[in-house]
Amino acid sequence: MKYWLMKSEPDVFSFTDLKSRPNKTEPWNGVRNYQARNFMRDDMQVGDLILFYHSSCEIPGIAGIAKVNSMPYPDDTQFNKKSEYFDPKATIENPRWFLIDVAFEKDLKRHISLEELKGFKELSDMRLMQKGNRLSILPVTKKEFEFIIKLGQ
DNA sequence: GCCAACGTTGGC
DNA sequence: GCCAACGTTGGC
Repeated sequence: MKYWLMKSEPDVFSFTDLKSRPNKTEPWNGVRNYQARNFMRDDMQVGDLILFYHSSCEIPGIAGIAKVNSMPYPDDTQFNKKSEYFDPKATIENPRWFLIDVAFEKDLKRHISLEELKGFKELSDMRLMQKGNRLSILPVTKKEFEFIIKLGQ
């Protein structure tokens, strides 16, 4: 069992949007960064837990808990010429981009802001805290994950 | 809207 | 294979 943090802009797709999906699950398409892809393709396992993070919004922070809900498979949008995520170099035989499905796991009692997280020395090594970090998918340690869960209970 | 960080692209 | 130019991310 591994732990992750996945960023999403709430104006585009929020934790509430995930929870509102018919099966409370969503293909995490549109990732076009190799490191983030590799995490999904190579390291994630069904059942891994995810801190669902809201970025580029008024109060960036952890919005809820999700989970990895599928094995990795090719991101359909790379083959779709009409998609903003279309990749002319990807083929069905040799897909370049992979994703997993993300599903709602549980609510936290409150949103935990980035500002608050920054105040805990227990979390000072989190990659999220490091300046210039732009990766949309980050590994989280068990300790960090459990510490944050406690804050939200 | 600004700007630092940093990944990607493409000419050489 | 180097590296300048460019584009994107994301907090502020």
